[in-house]
Amino acid sequence: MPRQKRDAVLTKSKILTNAKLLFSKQGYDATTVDDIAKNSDINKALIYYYFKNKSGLYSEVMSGLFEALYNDVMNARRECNNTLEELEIFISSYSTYAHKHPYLPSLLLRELSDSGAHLPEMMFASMRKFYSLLIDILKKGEEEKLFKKSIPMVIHFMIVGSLSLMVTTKPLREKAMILDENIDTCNGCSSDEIAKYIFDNIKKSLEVR
Amino acid sequence: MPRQKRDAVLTKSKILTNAKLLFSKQGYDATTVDDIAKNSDINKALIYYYFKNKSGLYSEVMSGLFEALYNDVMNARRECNNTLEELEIFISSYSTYAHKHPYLPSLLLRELSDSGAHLPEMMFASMRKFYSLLIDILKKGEEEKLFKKSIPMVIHFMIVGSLSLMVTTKPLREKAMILDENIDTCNGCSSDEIAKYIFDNIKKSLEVR
Amino acid sequence: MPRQKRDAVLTKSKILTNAKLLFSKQGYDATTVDDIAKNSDINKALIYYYFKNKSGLYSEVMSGLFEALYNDVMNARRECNNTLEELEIFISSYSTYAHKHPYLPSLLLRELSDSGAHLPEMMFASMRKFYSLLIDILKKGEEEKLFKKSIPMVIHFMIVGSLSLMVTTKPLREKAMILDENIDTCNGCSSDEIAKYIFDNIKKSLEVR
Amino acid sequence: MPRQKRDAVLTKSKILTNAKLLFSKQGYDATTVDDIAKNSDINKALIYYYFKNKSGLYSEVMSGLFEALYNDVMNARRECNNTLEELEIFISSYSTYAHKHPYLPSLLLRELSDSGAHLPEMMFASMRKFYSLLIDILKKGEEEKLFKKSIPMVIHFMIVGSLSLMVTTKPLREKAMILDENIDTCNGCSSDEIAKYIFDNIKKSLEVR
DNA sequence: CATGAATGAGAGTTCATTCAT
DNA sequence: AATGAATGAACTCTCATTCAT
Repeated sequence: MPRQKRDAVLTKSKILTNAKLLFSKQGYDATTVDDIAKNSDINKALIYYYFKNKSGLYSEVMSGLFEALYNDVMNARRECNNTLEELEIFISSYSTYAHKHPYLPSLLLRELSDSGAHLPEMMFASMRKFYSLLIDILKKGEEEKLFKKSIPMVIHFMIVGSLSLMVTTKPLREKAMILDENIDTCNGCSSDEIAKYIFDNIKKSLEVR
Repeated sequence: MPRQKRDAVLTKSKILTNAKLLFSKQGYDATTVDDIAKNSDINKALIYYYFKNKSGLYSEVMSGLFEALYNDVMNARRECNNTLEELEIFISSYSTYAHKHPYLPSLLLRELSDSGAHLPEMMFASMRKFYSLLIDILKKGEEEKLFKKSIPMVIHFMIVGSLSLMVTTKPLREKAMILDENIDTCNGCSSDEIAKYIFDNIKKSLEVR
Repeated sequence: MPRQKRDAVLTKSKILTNAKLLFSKQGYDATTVDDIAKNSDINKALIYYYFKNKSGLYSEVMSGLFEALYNDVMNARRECNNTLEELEIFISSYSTYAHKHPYLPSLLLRELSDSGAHLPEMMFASMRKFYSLLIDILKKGEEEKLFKKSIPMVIHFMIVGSLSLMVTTKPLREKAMILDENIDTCNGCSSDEIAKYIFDNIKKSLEVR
Repeated sequence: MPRQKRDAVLTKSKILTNAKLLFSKQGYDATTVDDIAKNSDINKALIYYYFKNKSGLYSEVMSGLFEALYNDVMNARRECNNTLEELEIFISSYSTYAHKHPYLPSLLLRELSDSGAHLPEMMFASMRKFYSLLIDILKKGEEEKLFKKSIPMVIHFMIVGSLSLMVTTKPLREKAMILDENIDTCNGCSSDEIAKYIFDNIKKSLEVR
């Protein structure tokens, strides 16, 4: 497998990787196409050769992330025996994914915080698809008299919001703790702990007692 | 002489008001100093006369927002009779404030999504102060054997995250509903309903049964 | 009259002058905003401060030229005693103007040769206004049984086309003569001669004999 | 082997055809090499394989056009019985050619409007050759006491200018008519009508009465 | 206190052209 | 003969910021 000088696949993935990194670190506007090109060690025009434009590149980055997340959740779900477990898996898969690819929560929060200003249709669809998963689980639980009637959108945001914030604020929370020892920012918490704790809370909220 | 002074105050506040509005509606990057000047009906250079620069103006806007929020919560808290009520008030005050000033949640999520890269110290302090309020309530509840031991940071993000997302995603949720009727995005929910629902959920999570 | 450093009127006219020059010499596309800025000895951004954009600048340049031409013709026309004279004046005014401001014929031909691709509405109106003048003259001549029925558009192009081409091709015609002495390119013809000759020809075409 | 050769010829002509089309429709600057490649259904680099560069391609296109025009006129001329007819044929051939290949007048005016800045020698020669035809006719007519002494260059431009402008401004004239019904732009005139009318006018200008 | 004029740096994008295969 | 990948230079336009009055 001779790694050629001109390897389209490699080049394109280099661009995507660096774009993902920079977009999530600095946001859409603050990231320049020049930045991405320089980091990828390629000519700027190549980006326009492979992608329609900056927003097209962004779109592909985001869709890629959501697609992978969706697949992760779906795969994990296959091994579930009951609805409660499905809920747990939903939460823990997102947590695992978000910790492994911290770009996602960052980009997600950013995008949601300005009402999807840069949100291309494709990505919008991915997000809806992911949310549908939770709706399914909640509905199933209701039908099984396991969960009481809930507001899925809020549940979704309680889960995704808290997990995402825990990931993106990690450095900030460390800093806060240094400044004031009395403030507990759950600094040492592991991703599993957090996911478990959130699941427990959500379970209590939903359970028919 | 006193006239000029009064004008100055007025001008400065006009700038701050419009900056707040535009920053929240469009985000930091997408808002230009020209925009703010035009909306404030003043000359662009004046902004540099009153504020160090764009990011200085942004800081002042943010600090003002957090200060007001903090005051709102503190005022409401005074009329509480017990800890549970305090928790309810904490949640509902934030909700009310966030719905009334939708810039705050938007700015908050944005800042938190990149670990507060642009977060000025002043603002950082305001946020910590606000979080301390919740820590107090939770601790008090624990001591009263009302609440079980919790992870305050996560509780905080479950509350603030979900409320903030509900506010910032409003247009997005409407759009999603139009595209796919089967997806319930809690489109018609009132701010009070949402706050109440979140409080109920958090209560169930914390309660010692 | 102290010539100030920051004289808006002067700056704007400097820009317009240089734009006129460059647009006519190189055409719209080949002329860069940088060129104009450099030639005008000002910062590029100033052009966008005074004009909406490149095409807006172009528009103002063209309108200015046509407006001046129109005024010239109208003024000269006032001293006419009869329709034939009016026709003569129409031709000679255009000739004079075109020789004095060689940008006009050049820009005109260029614009007409690509069906007004860059032709903004305003300029389009100016051209129509100018053409209306000829229509008037021809109609009047017809009513006076002086001219026979004609096709004004063609007459217009015979006049304006030939005059414009004589102006814009001057260097080319010189070159052609040097290369081949046997080819007469009317090299030494004065602008008055040319105008007179064209008038004579058109007159013969129109006259009722 | 012969197959390849045939392909090469075909490919080259495909490029030339599409280049001609696009250059005339959009002008030199607005036409990209990419455009030409895409329309010709070949790889962009091939254009550089067959032609020196964009401007070289342009030259070849132009020369081809003039050569064909020249041949058309020469062929038509063969069937003429007298000088007046020759003049008529000169005009009508150009008209026919220009209407059939509307790129020619467009390119011609463009080139002449900036004194042939990009005009390659080859094309320059073609133009001179074409003009020589008219000179011949006029001289012959003079010798036959049919025409009076004229200024051939101006006659040439009256003919070629008006015809070319009638062709290139067709869309523009339609638009003008829609905007203002009172302005007659000879919208419905056929190419033959126009040629005939111009011939009549020129005849009157030249005739010895 | 307030303004219009001016600037420099840089952003996104396009395009003619060349390289490697 | 033909192609996809790659490049560099340039172009239009924007914007935070400062100057002169």
